[in-house]
Amino acid sequence: MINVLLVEDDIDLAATIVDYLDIESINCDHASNGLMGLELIQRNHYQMMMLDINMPKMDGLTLCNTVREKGLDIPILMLTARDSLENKLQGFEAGSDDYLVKPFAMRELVARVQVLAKRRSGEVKRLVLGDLILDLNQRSAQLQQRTLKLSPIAFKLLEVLVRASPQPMGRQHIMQAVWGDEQPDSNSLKVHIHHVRKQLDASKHSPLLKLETISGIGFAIKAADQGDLEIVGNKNNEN
Amino acid sequence: MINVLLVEDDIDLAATIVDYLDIESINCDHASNGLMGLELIQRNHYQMMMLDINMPKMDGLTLCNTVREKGLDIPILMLTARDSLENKLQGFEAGSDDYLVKPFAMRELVARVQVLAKRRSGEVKRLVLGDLILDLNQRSAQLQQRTLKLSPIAFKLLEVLVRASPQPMGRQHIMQAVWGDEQPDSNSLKVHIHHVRKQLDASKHSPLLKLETISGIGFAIKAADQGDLEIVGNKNNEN
DNA sequence: GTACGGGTTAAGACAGGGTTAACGGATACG
DNA sequence: CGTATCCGTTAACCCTGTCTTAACCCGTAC
Repeated sequence: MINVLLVEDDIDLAATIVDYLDIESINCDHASNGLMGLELIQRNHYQMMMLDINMPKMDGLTLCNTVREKGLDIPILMLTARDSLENKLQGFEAGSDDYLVKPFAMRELVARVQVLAKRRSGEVKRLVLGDLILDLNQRSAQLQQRTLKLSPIAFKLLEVLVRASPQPMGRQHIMQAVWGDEQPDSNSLKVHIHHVRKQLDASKHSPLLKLETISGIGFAIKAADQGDLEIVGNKNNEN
Repeated sequence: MINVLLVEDDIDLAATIVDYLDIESINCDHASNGLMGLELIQRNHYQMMMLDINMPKMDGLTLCNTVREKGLDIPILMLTARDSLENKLQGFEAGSDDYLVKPFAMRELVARVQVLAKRRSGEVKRLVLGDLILDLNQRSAQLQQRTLKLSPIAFKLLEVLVRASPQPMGRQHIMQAVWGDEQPDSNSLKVHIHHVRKQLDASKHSPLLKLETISGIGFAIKAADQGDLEIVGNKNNEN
């Protein structure tokens, strides 16, 4: 189930969008101003978010900037009547991923929402991280030619973490992504993390993959060589 | 350096685009038909690709489909004069990530290219000061390729100081920024400053970074030669 | 000398993560 | 119909990392 957030002060338009997305099996939460949106995005896990620009309390551009400042790189679609080039560039400058001008066709909105949402958590059949291969169709995970033995929840958990890699995910976000709305009220997550770690450590010869704990935040899975690549890239790069 | 591919049969338009991207430090290879594009994409590595739809040999939609079938999930931007809704939906259906209608402003093209290229390649929000890199997304701090071991508070403290650099920050301001309203009533700040200093000094080979004490005022972190804070990230670097 | 600002260090409290085992529900199979 | 197995949740327990606190050090200014 795709889960997205709409931040829009026009209640009628918002209702229309929510309804339309619902038909397409996309669950859409709604906030009517920027502050409320910021609140929701930090508490829940969304695949992407849509932002109106003109809004009371906090406008869309500011919210977009704030979200990026906080280091969240959730895909963002700007949704506004301002169609000048400067406005668009401003939107991209603030860190948005797409820009749709009102009035727009609902079907185009749906298409763009799906694209943005699925890029990170979509229909890609194989996820590769270091020497770990996740085959989503077969629900199989292979680490250095060894097939890991993972329960359904453990597999989902690993999938979620690999998708976010190398970024850490907050506990709440992980819970939401794995269990949805009916979450266990205990330390179940800890146990499953433990199971996943045990499986990853089974092929001990792989210091390549680390499921790290970010204290006070959550967890992150990283391929060891990624960090090095980034630094190397940094030298030649960063124009 | 960003590396992208353009598949377009209109030679003049292609040349214009290549030139324009070059100015923005984006290297752009060019193929004049679908088959050639397929060839190139399989031999080289690109951060994203732009596809014209109307082309001889193999049209853009077919190429897009083919690429997806091969399991390549490189971001694709459709580039075409067909602006009807049906055409757009067809484009998204084929697996593209964005759709830009001709004629378009070059600056908008550049913005969208950068967005598509950077999202995949893990370009994220970073604070850079001298040879220190703070990755807010990963919550990691690297100094000369060594990853610093920082507790949550120590990380926040360092972040606050780096953001203020090279300006000094008063004790009260720091406390407010790190702890908010519930501040410890002891010399806790001193201790955390000490921890941060210890981590910075660990790679002693860096005389580049100094966490200075401004007596009676507070603290300031500075890069030895260049006091300037460089921000790299979602925002397009416009140097 | 002493008062003060800052630096260093260690101890203790505590939260949070890690580990393990047991229970109950579901499913498959005999 | 009963048994075995798997899986997820829960809770109890242990252990590590983190933060605060306080004591002590040093230099300098008065």
